Amino acid sequence: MNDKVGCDIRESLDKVSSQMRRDYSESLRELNLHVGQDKLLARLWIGDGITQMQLCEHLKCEPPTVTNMVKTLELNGFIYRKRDEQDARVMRIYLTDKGKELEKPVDFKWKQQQEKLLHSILPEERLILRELMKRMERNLF
Amino acid sequence: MNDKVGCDIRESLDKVSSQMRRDYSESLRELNLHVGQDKLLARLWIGDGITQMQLCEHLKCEPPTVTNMVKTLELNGFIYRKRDEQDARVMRIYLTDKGKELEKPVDFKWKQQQEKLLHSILPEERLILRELMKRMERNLF
DNA sequence: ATGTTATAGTTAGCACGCTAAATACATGTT
DNA sequence: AACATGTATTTAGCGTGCTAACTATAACAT
Repeated sequence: MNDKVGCDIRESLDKVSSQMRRDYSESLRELNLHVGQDKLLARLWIGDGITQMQLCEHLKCEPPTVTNMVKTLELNGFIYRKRDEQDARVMRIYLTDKGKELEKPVDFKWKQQQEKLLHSILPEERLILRELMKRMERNLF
Repeated sequence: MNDKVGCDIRESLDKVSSQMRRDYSESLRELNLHVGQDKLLARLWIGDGITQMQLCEHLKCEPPTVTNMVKTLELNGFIYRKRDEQDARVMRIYLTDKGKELEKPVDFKWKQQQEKLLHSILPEERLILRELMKRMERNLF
């Protein structure tokens, strides 16, 4: 019986998360962004000039993924790359003005998503939910 | 402040779900399956001979996605396709023996995942969590 | 100085999942 | 019978994300 409960949660998690992704993807299309690119930019909005390895670590993805994302984002004029002067192996990633401009609109879309997700969840419940999510997160990493 | 809480949950959801996906993907590799293919097969284990449109609806994805997945699964010998005799437009999808054999191993992997996800969540908490997840799910569809 | 090992990033190739546009067949209308 | 509309699937092309294998540079050891 507990097993059944577990099963439902795993499945729910998948459904909710993939539906959120679909929704968000559609929402970002107006900004000419693909889902995932916003997270890379979000890291740069905190501070740019970081290396691709740092992006990998932050995005929890593999180097080839970052290579490709960075290539596309550069092609679309959101970022540019510069070789590090000390270490010729590393590439440092910087925001263009076009990339900087997206911060507010993306933040708005993200907040819209939050609201949609938690629409039917009361404040007290949100606290519990956050606790449980955080615990699951810690469990996995 | 509520806003901050919402933000955390949305972000946690993403992290947990993508880490689960990564884990599961690795786990399925031993069975020569990619993540996503298991869900298509799972629908066929309930009953095969269904159409691609029915698969679309069940998997909540678009027709081209199903076309490609079905193509790969057929190439790898897990399923086969047969044109419907009444309606020459529709393709009906059937399991091969190789496809049928995967039911138990995949079920096992899935249960492993559940356990990993809910490891630190107590039974009472699981009930609450399920309730909240279900409510979010209903919210989105 | 030379050879080994480690690190940063790229390339090739694959699967998922999408949109836009095409094809093929079915059904309804005139 | 001919035409329009609708439905099921496919093709082309793109982005995310992966693994395996490669290149280029750096750092360390003999």
